[in-house]
Amino acid sequence: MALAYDYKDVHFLPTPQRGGEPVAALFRMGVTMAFAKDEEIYGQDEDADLIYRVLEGAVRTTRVMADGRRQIGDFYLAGDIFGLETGPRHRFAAEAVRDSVILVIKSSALRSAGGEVERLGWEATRRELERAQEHVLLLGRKTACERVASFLKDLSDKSGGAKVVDLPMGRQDIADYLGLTIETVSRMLSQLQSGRIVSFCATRQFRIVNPEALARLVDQAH
Amino acid sequence: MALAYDYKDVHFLPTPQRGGEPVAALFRMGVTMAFAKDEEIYGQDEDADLIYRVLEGAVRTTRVMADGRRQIGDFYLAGDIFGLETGPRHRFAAEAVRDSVILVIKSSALRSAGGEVERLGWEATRRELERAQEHVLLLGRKTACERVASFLKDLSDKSGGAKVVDLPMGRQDIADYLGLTIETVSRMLSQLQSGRIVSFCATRQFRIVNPEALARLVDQAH
DNA sequence: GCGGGTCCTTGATGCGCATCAAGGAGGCGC
DNA sequence: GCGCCTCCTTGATGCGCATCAAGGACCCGC
Repeated sequence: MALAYDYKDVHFLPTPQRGGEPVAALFRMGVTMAFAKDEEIYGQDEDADLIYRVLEGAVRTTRVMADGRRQIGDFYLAGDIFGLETGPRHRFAAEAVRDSVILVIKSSALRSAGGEVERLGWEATRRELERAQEHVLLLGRKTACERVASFLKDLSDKSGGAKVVDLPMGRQDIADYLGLTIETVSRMLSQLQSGRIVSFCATRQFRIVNPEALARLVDQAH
Repeated sequence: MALAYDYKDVHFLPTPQRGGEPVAALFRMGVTMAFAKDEEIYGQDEDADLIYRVLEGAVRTTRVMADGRRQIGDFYLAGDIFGLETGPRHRFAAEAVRDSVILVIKSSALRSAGGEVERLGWEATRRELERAQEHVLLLGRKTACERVASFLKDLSDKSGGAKVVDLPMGRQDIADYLGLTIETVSRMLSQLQSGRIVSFCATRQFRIVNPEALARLVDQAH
């Protein structure tokens, strides 16, 4: 998990060669930046003229209410694109969940790049919207247990079917994503574990023991 | 509230002339359709190759879980565009909240129409995403009272500052949008009224009596 | 190893909203 | 008007999750 770059000194580096995937062209024009754990990548209400891609680490988008209540919009892991989730200004801030390396490009460059690239931006926005809609269903109509189960399954799916999945974020972040408290998240995790549905080998690493039972908790949604 | 068209007989009509606004070009190619109250416009998991615009009436997007729990994604009033909120398939169904007239066009036509029109589709998707994110904050971190207050203010803002705002939807729809029960919605409305913040002249018509107090309930969010 | 920090878990209690239940208001056909 | 339906409101009770509180696990520097 050690960083390849020290973010204090080396904020601007040549873009690594990552050709071959369809978004490659889009990101040839960017620069890489490193961010320390909990460092802000952009702020709430800042101009939204850049878009971002996680190269290493993990990112959360957050919105804080006047009295301190916090909601996390989404998490982004290596390969994910973020920052285009808004109009002219960001509605959520973005922060590094842990030390991370981020590729940054001007979205105006993207808009003027023409057909193919522009369509990729739209597609990414649609995926964001789809995730936000799943999130709405989760927050509006799922129980605490279902929310935590959905979260673990989602993370597992993202990890491409790895046996052992690790949680890049702490319990408080999970709670603020799921609209719960840290204590409830902890209790539900214990409950899922004692029900032999998942198993934690470490605080931030788990395996899915009973995929069917997990799916049953999640897929109450048609 | 009477419909100009009978949906049984006249599903396809020439597109009305609505030039002058920027989306006009986009919608010249569509056809209009009429839908009765509670009629389905498209279903959950159907192909998403059309996009829609409300000409008259109101529309809700809904998602129903296996055990009947229902979440409303959003409401759309006259002038609003909907149906592009997804990938290849719709994640939510769309239904007429009351008798409505809808303009329908092929989204493939939109995609191949080139630069300007395509950008409009992207912009609309971004607005959808922005609303979904507000919805996430509301569902994740707001109290019942704040949710209802936010809903009324949002509706009032949409009505372009009209003195008297009407609610096209029933209490159950509001509840399913706000992640509450119908009883709680009703109680919060009564509470807001007895607190002299809003005033209901009819079950489905209200005025904002104390805009500052309403804003205070809503804008706890920075 | 040891101290002190952060993060996490577990238990006890309370509150906000759901649930259960009943009655009121408005709309529509006749 | 009158009956009947659907929709809405209000009250009583209960439960799920929040809150309050304490202690345990892990990590890091030394």
